[in-house]
Amino acid sequence: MSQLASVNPHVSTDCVIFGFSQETLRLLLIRRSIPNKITEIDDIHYALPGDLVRDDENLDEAAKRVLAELTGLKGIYLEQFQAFGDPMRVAKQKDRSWLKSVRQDPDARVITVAYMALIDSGKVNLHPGSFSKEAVWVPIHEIPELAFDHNDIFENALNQLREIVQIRPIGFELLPDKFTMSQLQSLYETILERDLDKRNFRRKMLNSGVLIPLTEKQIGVSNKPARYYIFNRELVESRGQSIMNLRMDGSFSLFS
Amino acid sequence: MSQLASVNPHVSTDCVIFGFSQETLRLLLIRRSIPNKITEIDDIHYALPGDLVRDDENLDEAAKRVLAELTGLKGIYLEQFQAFGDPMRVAKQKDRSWLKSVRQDPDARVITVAYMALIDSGKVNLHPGSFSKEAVWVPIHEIPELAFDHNDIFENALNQLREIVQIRPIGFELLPDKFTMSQLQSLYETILERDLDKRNFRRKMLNSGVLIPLTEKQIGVSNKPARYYIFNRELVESRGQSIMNLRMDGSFSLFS
DNA sequence: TTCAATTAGTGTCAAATAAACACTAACTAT
DNA sequence: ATAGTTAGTGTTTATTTGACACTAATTGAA
Repeated sequence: MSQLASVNPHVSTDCVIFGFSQETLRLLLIRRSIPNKITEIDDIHYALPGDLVRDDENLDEAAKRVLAELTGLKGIYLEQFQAFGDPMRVAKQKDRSWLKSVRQDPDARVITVAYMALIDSGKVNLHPGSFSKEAVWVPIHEIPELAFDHNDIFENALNQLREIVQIRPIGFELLPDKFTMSQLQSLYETILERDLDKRNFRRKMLNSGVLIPLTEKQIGVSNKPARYYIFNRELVESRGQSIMNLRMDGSFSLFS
Repeated sequence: MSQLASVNPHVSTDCVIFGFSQETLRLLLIRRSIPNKITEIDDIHYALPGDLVRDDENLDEAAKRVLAELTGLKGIYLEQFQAFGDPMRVAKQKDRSWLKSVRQDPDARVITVAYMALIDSGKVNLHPGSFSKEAVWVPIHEIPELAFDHNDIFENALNQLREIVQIRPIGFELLPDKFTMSQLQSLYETILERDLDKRNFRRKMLNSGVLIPLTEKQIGVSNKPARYYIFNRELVESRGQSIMNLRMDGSFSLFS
């Protein structure tokens, strides 16, 4: 029973993995060097991490596997957000030659199920370069041309992220376990690309109940040390994936 | 070039088609009679409408095709909402025997991309029974056991619908072009399964700007005739798929 | 040891929105 | 004429939002 026999050549998952460091939202991309016989200079090729789905795993498991292989981490925030299946999505010449080098069935039409992952980039230890293939964090405003329709997938993920951070309490997933209110605000400002009022932000976050304040404070900073908070995961999970929202009590209502 | 050669045996779309009639939210299901050699009574088999994706169409097109073949309608509201790919999703015995009778490759693992459609059920003219296969509107609280993982898909769609009607102005898609405020309210009450305050509902809808009042009123009703409204599609589309929301001016904001 | 620099942390007021609530208007059928 | 039915309308109160500026705590440099 070969490994290759157990994958579905028509379905893949790709992961749009967001991280946050140095006040910048970043994407974890795969960078490949591909020998080019004509120029004799390697082509550099960026892509979203992804893989074909195996016959014995479901879509979520496939995405988790991709994520775990790349980062060594489990249990990180992962959400399916869209399937992409344009017939021409694997038709670019550059992509085709790469496919021929790695796929048993390089001409197969491949539908991909895209996932969004949010990750504390400080937790990631990038296995540096299993030769010709390495993972790099790239600021979202410096994303190069990617393989296949991955630029399109990324744009969709980013839009989705901007909507859902306003609806569900997921910003935390991008921060360390302990974080300060200012870090959280800075994260939101980065994602939404606009300034937020400090006092209103704090009030809203605290009243929403999703933050648990610690007594611990920053040490060694050359200014007033900030209090640390942790994310109230139980509360949020007990609400289901209910809408974190606009109402101070965490409820949501369009109508009375 | 055969028809069969041009489908992807590993990817399908299924459509969760919602309609609204007689104050009830309904689903459009396929009902098949399958001869049972043992009992000699046909097995009845319900399923979401769906089909394999063809090699020359993208996922949206496949879903539109399924919808058009079933209802004769084009341009109806359709939204991809989730891909389902559990390895065991096509493994039930009952489903397998059906697959064997219609699929070239009945053992293929099939991932399905599920779509949600919202439709004015009054516009649908169900092509009555191309023998052994017919479409029926079933109230959402009377959904029988469905094929494959279709019950699961339906539940997901219903939850999704309940969330998005509160965020985006899509209720209209389930009503005739012209509708009264009471019809609209009744629709929302049905979807959300709770009563809404009439005056607050009207105020909110009118202030949101998504309704255009007509001078035309009901005729022939034995009570005060209600004014008709139409949906301001241009306004909503010009806002992008922006969040219809909580704010009277149609804007949305979690933070100041 | 003082002070300059830096970031943390706090409260109030006005404007907007939400929620609760009951009666009159217009039509048909009897 | 009237009974029955659904449409349509405003006000008041409570809650939430948004705008806004100063003091507190720490480090590092003078």
